[in-house]
Amino acid sequence: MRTSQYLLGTMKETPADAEVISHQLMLRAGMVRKVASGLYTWTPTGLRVLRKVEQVVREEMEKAGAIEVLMPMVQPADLWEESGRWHDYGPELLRIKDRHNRDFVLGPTHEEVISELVRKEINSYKQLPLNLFQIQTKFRDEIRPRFGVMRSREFIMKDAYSFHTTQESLEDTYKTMFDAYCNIFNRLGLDFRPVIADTGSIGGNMSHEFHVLASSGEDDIAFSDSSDYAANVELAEAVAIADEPLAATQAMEKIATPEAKTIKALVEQFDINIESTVKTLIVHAADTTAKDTKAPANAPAKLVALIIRGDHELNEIKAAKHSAVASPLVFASDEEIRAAVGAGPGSLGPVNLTMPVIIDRAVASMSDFAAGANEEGFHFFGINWNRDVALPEVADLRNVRAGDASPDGKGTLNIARGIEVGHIFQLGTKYSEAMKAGVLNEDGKNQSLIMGCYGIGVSRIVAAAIEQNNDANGIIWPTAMAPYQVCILPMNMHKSARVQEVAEKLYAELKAAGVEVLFDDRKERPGVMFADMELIGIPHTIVIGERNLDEQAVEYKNRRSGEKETLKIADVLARVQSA
RNA sequence: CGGCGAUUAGCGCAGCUUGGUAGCGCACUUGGUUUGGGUCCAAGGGGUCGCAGGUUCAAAUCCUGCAUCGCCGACCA
Repeated sequence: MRTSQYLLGTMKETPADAEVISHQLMLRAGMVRKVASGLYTWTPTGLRVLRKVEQVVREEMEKAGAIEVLMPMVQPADLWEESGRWHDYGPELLRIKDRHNRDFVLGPTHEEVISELVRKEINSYKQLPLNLFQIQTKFRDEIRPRFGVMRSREFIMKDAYSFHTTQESLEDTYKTMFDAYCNIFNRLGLDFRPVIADTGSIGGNMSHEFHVLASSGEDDIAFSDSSDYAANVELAEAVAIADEPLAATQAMEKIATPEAKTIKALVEQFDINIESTVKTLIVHAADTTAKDTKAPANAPAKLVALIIRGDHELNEIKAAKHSAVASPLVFASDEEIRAAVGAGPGSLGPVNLTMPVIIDRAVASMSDFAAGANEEGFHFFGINWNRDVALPEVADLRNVRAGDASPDGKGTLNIARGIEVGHIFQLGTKYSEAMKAGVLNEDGKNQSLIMGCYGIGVSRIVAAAIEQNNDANGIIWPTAMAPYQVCILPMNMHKSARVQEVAEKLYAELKAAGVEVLFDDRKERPGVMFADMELIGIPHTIVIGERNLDEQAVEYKNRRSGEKETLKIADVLARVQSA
């Protein structure tokens, strides 16, 4: 491609609304343009990269035995009513009507459509297992699209769905997909980690997310420093710090703490360790247990107290999963707390608290600790379980932190930010039962299909790769993703017939050899050309100038290493192909 | 959905407090100059100042409403 006939669209300045580096560089390098919030046009350079990712994904999926299909983006509401998600999905599902006033949705995912296909096409266990995938545009009406194509409303996803009659078969395919995903991300040159993930509302017994490690990621990943254990922090188990509390050494005493409304203030004013304090958080109780509470009759909502150590953070997902706690988690308001306890947040604690209490594992092993007295402006110091207050129910309620013991017993945890680029899970029969997708098994009996589902955020990978591969001059593409492998930069071509001749010849030679080459034939100054090609991130640059032509040589420059070497013109093709 | 902020040329911004009919840098066009890392000089083109009302002799500027975009939070497969 000649730049003079191309839509380059590079920019020197960064648009003000681009926050993360990948978004800034994608705009500056002329890869995408925003059409509306969360909606982007892929311009030529960006589209080439997107196609590269798609192709790697497609090849590895096929290698792993999956077969490609293409399902519609617009889907009839009937199918969603059948699965129950027409009502369950919420406002992220964009619902539209056609001219006949019939309901449709813009597909955020395709379980319904694929189940519908398979229940018609598959009648016998002999046709299984089957793994179908597509690379398709999805639409999720995100509340807050951000970071460019990293979290957009319309995006490209590879989704695959496998169908089985036995759990063993599902597990086989799941393992195959796990390996295929590792191959894909390795081929794309990404630094990634598979992590144990939430099976969530979808159920099933196994799920992994694949995260590209990057500081701009939206998820926190906990991983062991000495084993393969890795999990989303939302899920990572916080193991008990000690089995038994130390023996009590202090008597419990009530202290006036009128100025200590926060843990921080308490710690500073009374010179105590934050590890010897606890936080008491009041949340709404689940309806099923509400009848048993002793909350005052006039309290509108039944409440539960959750207690964690002063320096720990509540994990809201873990808390909401507890059977006594309302899901989703709802924090009690100031008024609710005062009505129930008689004191406000900042003076709460386990002693004399008249509501169910659940304490974190770390809290269970504390002794001589401080907590609010449930009386405005007072705290108890030197509290000990059993002696001063009965030990409440213990649960895992907190977020793990760097330095915590790994739940698998090997090593300690580190925490890193990750961008979720893939997610695989074993669905089970949730959709096949709802959608009545079954086959006759070997015994001649009808059986619901067991499903697996495997997603990759194709467009998100482009952004994630840039997050990991950039410098002050722009993008540094991994070879597999580069829009062009080589660029030819002729110095002052319009003044030198020799330079032009060599450039044209080299361009033709590389093209003929199947190398993706961008020939910068603009009448631009060298600095402009260098800057643009580095911004776009093309791995290999060939500089042609009078300087080297007497020796029949040109200069080669590597984008990633920055290393330069002088090459004979005849050796350029081999050099580029060997890289 | 709540809080905060923004909206002036393709991009980045100033002007608004104190009302007088719009400017800077980059980009673009033309001429010259320069030519191995975003040259320099000169001359140009381009804006219903987000939209709709209101106040005023006069509104980018003051007031009201709306829209869009963004940030924080909440939410979320």
